[in-house]
Amino acid sequence: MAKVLTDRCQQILEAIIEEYIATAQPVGSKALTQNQGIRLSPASVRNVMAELEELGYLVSPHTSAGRIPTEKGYRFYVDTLLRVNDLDTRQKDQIEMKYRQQGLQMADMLREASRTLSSFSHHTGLVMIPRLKVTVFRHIEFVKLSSRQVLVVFVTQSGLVQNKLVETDEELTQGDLEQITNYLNQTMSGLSIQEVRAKIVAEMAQEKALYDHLLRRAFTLSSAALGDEADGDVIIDGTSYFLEQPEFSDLQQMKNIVQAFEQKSMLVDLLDRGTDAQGVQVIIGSETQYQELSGCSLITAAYSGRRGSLGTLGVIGPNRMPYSTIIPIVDYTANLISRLLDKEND
Amino acid sequence: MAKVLTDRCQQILEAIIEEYIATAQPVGSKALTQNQGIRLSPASVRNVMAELEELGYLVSPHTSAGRIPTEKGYRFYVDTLLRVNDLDTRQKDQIEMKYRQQGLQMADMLREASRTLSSFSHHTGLVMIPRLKVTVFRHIEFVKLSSRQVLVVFVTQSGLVQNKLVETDEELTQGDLEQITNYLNQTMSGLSIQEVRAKIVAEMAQEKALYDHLLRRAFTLSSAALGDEADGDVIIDGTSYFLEQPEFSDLQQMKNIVQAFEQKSMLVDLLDRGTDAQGVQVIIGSETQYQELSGCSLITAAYSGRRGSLGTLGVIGPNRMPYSTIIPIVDYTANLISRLLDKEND
DNA sequence: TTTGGCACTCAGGCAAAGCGAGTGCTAAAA
DNA sequence: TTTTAGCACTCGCTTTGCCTGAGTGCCAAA
Repeated sequence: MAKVLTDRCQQILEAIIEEYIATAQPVGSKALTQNQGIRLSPASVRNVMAELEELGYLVSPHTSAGRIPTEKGYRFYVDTLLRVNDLDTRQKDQIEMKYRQQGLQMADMLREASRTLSSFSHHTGLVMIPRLKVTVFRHIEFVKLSSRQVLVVFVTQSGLVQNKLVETDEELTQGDLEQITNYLNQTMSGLSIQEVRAKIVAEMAQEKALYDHLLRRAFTLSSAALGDEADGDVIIDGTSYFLEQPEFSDLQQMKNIVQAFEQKSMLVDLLDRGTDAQGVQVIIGSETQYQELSGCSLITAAYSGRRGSLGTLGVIGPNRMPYSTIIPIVDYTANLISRLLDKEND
Repeated sequence: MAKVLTDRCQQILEAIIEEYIATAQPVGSKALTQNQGIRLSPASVRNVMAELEELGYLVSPHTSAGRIPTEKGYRFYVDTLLRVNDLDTRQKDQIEMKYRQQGLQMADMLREASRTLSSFSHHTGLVMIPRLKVTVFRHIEFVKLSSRQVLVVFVTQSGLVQNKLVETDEELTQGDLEQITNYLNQTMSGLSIQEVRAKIVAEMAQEKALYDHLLRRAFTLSSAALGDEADGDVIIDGTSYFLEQPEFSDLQQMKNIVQAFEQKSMLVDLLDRGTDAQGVQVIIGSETQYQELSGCSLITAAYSGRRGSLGTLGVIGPNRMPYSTIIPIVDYTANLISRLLDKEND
């Protein structure tokens, strides 16, 4: 098990995977010696390939075809063989250009990120909206719309605006609302939502009797607004790139994938996994643990604001993705978004 | 050209179209006399079919296959042959149930509508968000986030909330903002956005000198917020139903459609066309005038609030859609949404 | 006007054949 | 000991040809 691959094995494995990524065709010994820079005879390559198959890095779909990488093969490639180049300045500029227009709100920025990830990678771009619970309270505002309807507008430190209509069972005056607004903005500012929630619960439990009617209202209203979080949304762009992939010409599988995209919950889960990680993460095939996404891989990276990790973005495509070019794109985009978010909030 | 089809022709055309809608297979003369209730011999049917082909209502993909309807055929079917049944009460209840949970904001309701349309029709559901310019001003609120940043929250009569971050080139106090808020809410309430815009332009031009500094700010801020409208959005649900349609097994066309969906502009245009129409509209195939959507048809209906038409919703699918069952679903949903929107805004 | 009959057409399915890319193994060369 | 050339073999893909059957158009009889 702990068998170490010789240099030559690694070199050939790398060549096979890169050839397969480029062509989507099973790779034979001859193709390798011609196209890739392997200075061995086909026969020698065959020996090595047989060994790699034995070890589980390759499979052949049938006897008289070349080899294709297994998930184990991709994993090894990503973990130890892959060298990622930095983006050159031109590409960086091109990406950065997309965010140049001013007045972008956070939501616009994330949408743009998804679009950019997709168009630069030629695969499907994913951006997870920050979860409410990791965001930081910045401002809350109550707007009275009608006698019983209050609109709660809530702004996070990172600039995300969320609003929710709350029905009250008792009429509140505009003055009441202002008082509530002021109180909450003073006490809660700068706390994370988790802390805010904890504080609300604590204060309501602890000093029940002391608090006046109004304050209780304040807490009820705000917890209604912060509670039900239209949370865990994912912005998807470039689904149509999937349709170009020869490995998904099977309509049934294609349908599974599109349905998974519409449902989003799987993607949320997968992106969630990368939230607290440093740098770029790669999830390959069955590592997703979703039957529906078999054959799909993700390249993800977390983006963060001043106060730590906010969410995750990335690219999803077939296992056979050009990791070496997409990883730096994802990496750079995550950093760029983090940087822009920081700048926004002075 | 003004040739009127005999009753028998019409009857057979109807039978053919319904058979084709059900089976997706070219319909032959024999199938008709067996499955559908045609009391003629296959030979007679053949004569009629030949005539219908002559007139352009049918084509045969090749000599030894049955006939399939042309767009002209579908158009005739929809215009004159189709009898739509009302939904029975059970179905109505099932649909209505989806909106039962309270506290739904307008945006949630429209999302639910798209989902419901899709799942009840087994095709792709579309809902156009109301265009800003047809909505009615209800409330505007300015929230100071930092020294130069103001969040503008704008609520339409129908309950749609829109927010925009505006950078000011000059600091405004919270007091200033309150004054502005009050002024705008008093003067603009109940006007359509078009009227609001007009009013702003008029007042700024007319009484330039008279207005104080603050008021000018008010107009600048609000027109910034109302101007750039994140407008013309469409909520799409159930794209994956497209993948089930045998007529789109051609991957290239499938890709065109998915791309069109991602881009949305075509759908916006198509839905826009139905905004001012009464009742259900049907757009068949090339009537969309989009190459990319060839073979696709739409069934749409406008929904409206108290002040008239707001937007359009509908279903998109292959030409071969079960119009008789989907039309009432679209119709009922549009009416239901209109009713719910009215109720919301007391 | 309708219907039964008949010859004709043509797509789709199936089997056989040939092709060719690729393999594993063996024995010779380095 | 490692590498390479050679060779027999495998097997999916494509082509070819054939057959079947659904469907047609037309004609003549009812």
